[in-house]
Amino acid sequence: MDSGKEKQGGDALTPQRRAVLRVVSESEDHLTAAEIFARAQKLLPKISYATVYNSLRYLKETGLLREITFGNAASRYDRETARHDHAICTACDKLLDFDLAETVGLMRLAARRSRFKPESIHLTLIGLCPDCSEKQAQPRVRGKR
Amino acid sequence: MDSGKEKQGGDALTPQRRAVLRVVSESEDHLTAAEIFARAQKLLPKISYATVYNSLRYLKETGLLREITFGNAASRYDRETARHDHAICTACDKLLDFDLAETVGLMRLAARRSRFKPESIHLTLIGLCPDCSEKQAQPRVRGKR
DNA sequence: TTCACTGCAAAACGTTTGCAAACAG
DNA sequence: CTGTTTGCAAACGTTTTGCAGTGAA
Repeated sequence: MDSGKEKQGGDALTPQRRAVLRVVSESEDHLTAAEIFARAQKLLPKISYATVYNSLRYLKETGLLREITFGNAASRYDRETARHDHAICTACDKLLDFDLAETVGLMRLAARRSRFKPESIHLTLIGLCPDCSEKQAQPRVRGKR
Repeated sequence: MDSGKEKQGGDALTPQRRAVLRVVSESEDHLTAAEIFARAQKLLPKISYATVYNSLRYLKETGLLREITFGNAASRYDRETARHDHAICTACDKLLDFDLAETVGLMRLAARRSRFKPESIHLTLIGLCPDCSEKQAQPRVRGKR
């Protein structure tokens, strides 16, 4: 939104928060807090786990990144903040972002059916990613790989 | 659908497992493990928390009930085992089941787009339930327009 | 000074596991 | 007997919190 100073409480974007944001932004994958902590330590050796969590919360609240949860696994963090869908591989846990225009239409249908006032919609495809799917389709010698 | 006998190891449906299943089946809501434990204790005073979890896992694996996860909150358990969608209220945490025929179509689209081999699809509407929506729609005193 | 943020450790949560005793076949 | 399940407590992984210390306005 406004691009000037974020003077609403304190430092806003501290070095730690910047480091966390950078780690998430520069990763192709969707990292967990533990992974972010490990990488942030390379940038700021003294950063603590708690600060990583606090930073993630801050960045989430200010809309600079997004938290993805699935099942009881650790949360992952996504640099893509626009609405989108996810696919998760049941074999290797790979998480893929994609975007279907139709999902928003489904949100309206879902809202009508449930009578909820819609705010957002989460669509997650569960299945096998191309790599794992291929491996499984051609069972070779006793899972050696 | 699935066959009759569950003869794959031992007792299969023990009194504890039956009690847990009954608690979930008889509830209108989607209970957490803690709530299930509390109610199961009324049926079987000596049942332990661990047994509730073990039973839930067993019942989940045999398809007699279903686990619902959202965010970092505790899992809830659903007696409805057929595929369906969920709506969750951001104000009161109410969880509603519903079923949109269109969701399965979206699964195919999502699979094509992501190139995943689809297994299932999770659709969750986030928003305000009718009750909370109504409360919020009428700003009490303070007629700010 | 004030006030938010950091870092450390400990707590809090939900969930799982190790193990001995109980139980079914 | 063998194998499974139970109950208890302790362990686990993730996330949050309490609090003293730091640093910027």
